[in-house]
Formats: sequence, C-alpha cells, structure tokens
Amino acid sequence: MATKNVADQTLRVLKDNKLRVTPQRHVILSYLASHHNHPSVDTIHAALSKELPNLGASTIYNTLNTFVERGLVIELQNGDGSTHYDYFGTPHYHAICTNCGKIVDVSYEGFGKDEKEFEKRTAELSGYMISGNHMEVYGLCPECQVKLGIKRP
Amino acid sequence: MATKNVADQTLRVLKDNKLRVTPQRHVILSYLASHHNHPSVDTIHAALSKELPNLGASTIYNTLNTFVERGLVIELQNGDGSTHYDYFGTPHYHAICTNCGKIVDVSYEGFGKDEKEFEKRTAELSGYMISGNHMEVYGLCPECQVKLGIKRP
DNA sequence: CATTTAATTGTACTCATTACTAATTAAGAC
DNA sequence: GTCTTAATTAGTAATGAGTACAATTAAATG
Repeated sequence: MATKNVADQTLRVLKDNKLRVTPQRHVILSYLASHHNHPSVDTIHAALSKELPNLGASTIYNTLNTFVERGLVIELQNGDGSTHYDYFGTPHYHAICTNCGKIVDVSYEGFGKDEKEFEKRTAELSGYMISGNHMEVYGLCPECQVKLGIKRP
Repeated sequence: MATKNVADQTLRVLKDNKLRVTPQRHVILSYLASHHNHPSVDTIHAALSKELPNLGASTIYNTLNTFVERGLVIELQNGDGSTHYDYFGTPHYHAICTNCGKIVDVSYEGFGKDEKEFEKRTAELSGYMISGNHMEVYGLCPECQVKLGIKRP
C-alpha cells in the first residue's frame, strides 16, 4: 500500500466534506496541509500566485471561512492584526511568541485525552454544547530570549 | 475592617502598577472590575459617556492596550469582528457561543493549579518562556440550543 | 453536452484600530 | 499651593483587514 501524497489526501478531505472540488480549494488546502507556518491570507496569496496567477484575495477569504466552518482549519491571532490559519491534522495546541509573533505547534502523549476531558468538564459547568476549543500559551520563543538577552532561571 | 469598594480597589491596582491615575483609567478599570459582560470598546464607550461625556474612543483603546500590557486585562475574540475585554480577577477561562457570541467565565476547584501545570509542561516542550495563556472552549450556549431546537444527548 | 447551482473574481465598501498632533493634566519638587 | 514637565487625552485622519455585491466562470449531475 503506497503512501498517499498530500494532493490525494486533501482531495479526499474535500470530497468527504461534500465540498465542490475547485482548483482553488484544492491548492489552498494542500498548502495548509503541507506547511506548518500558520500563514495569513497574504502569505497564502503570495505563495500560491505562481500556481494560480488569478487567485483572488476574496477567494482565499471565502475558502478559509468555509474550511473553518467545517472544522478543517482553525483561526489564530498572534497580535499582528491579521488572522492566521492552521490545518488541524493531529491534536495540538499553540505557543505564541509575544515578541515576534512566531507560532509553534505543541503536543504531548495524551493531549487529545486531556483535551476531551477538559471539554467534558466545561460542558458540565457551563451548560454549553461544546464543539471545539483553542488553547494558546504565550511567552518568549527561544530566539527572542537570546535576542533580548534574557537568562532562563 | 470594612470591605473596600470597587473604586478603592481599582485605585490601588493602578498605583501598584505605577500607572498615572487619571479619571479615564480609573473609570474604565472600575467598569471592567464591576461588570462581567466582556465588553467591546463600543460597549464601554456607551456605558461611560454619561460619567465622562468627553471620553474619546482613542483613549479607551489606549487605556485598554496599557492594561493588557500590564496583564490586568485580557483580550477576547468572539467572532463579531471587535475585541472584547475582561478584567482578570480570579483564574478562569471562557466558553464562547458560536451562534450568538456570548462569553461566560468558567472555573473549577483546582483550575489555577492545572493551568500552571500546563504552562510548565509547555515550557519544557517548546522552550518558550511562558508568560500567560488563553483557554477557550467553543459551543452553543444553553439559550441557543433551545432557540435552534437542538436536543442534548 | 446541457442544465443547474455554486464558486470565483475584482471592486467598492465597511469599520475596527492606529497614527498623529495640539491641548490638557497628573505627579513631584520647591 | 505653585511650578515644571512629562505623560495622557481627544479629535481627526489614515490604515488595512475583512465583507458585500454582481457579473463571470466552472463543477456536478444525468
């Protein structure tokens, strides 16, 4: 059994979600699935304009909003004024640098279980019918600690 | 020992943070400390314009940004396009309704401890020097579940 | 293929937030 | 209390992310 490439995988994801398969959607989702750089709309636009020269910014907004509605992708704010996007393959959360805005994925064995437990507890406490969560941790990334001359205790 | 009122408490908070005490800052912080409605800049402006008729929107933005920098207040997005603010008295997190945007505070015995543990683990995994976090859970609030005719399992 | 229905695009627009500047004011020294 | 000065405020203009809209294009279905 050969390993599926990203294009095949994302094609299947689109079909499974009953989304009409357009080159734009396919390319955007493939970009998100193969990069872990938490791009903004601008970043995506710049990266894909070689592949699809007529790709419009409004299409990217539309497409990403559709993906977010289906839960394929999540939105992140890092304080630079624009929204960043992340394809949500395996359970993880984010550490965001308060100095340079860098976002990294964090996970550990059992995070998925902890997360479910947290959602269940929240449902009991609040009465909300939970559909998802964001966990973000803020701080200085290793590079900025060096750059700012900060010693770790 | 008499219980301090909100105005006295917030005055102390401003002084402790070495912030110059202005009526604007005092009134805005008192509003946040005595309301748990997670207001936007507009909401605050509308609520305080009786008390301070000349209060400018830019002052509210400046003031809130100052408070956020000092960690007195945190920012929240509920998807309506504007930023909401919350005075951070005791450790808690937020449940946000994906239908109406309502934000409620959630906490439980031991949440503060869990939170610290989570930050410590994140520091070890990512190398970040942690200064804070946001935990948010999304779902339908009880009112919207009824409104949308959804049965809870 | 032909039809139907949805997606894309570009432009115009909205509106939250920031930048900038002149006028005002809080805090501390005398 | 008055003075000094450095910070804050308020108003307006500017920015820029994101949305609305209408015409065009393209995917799905049979």
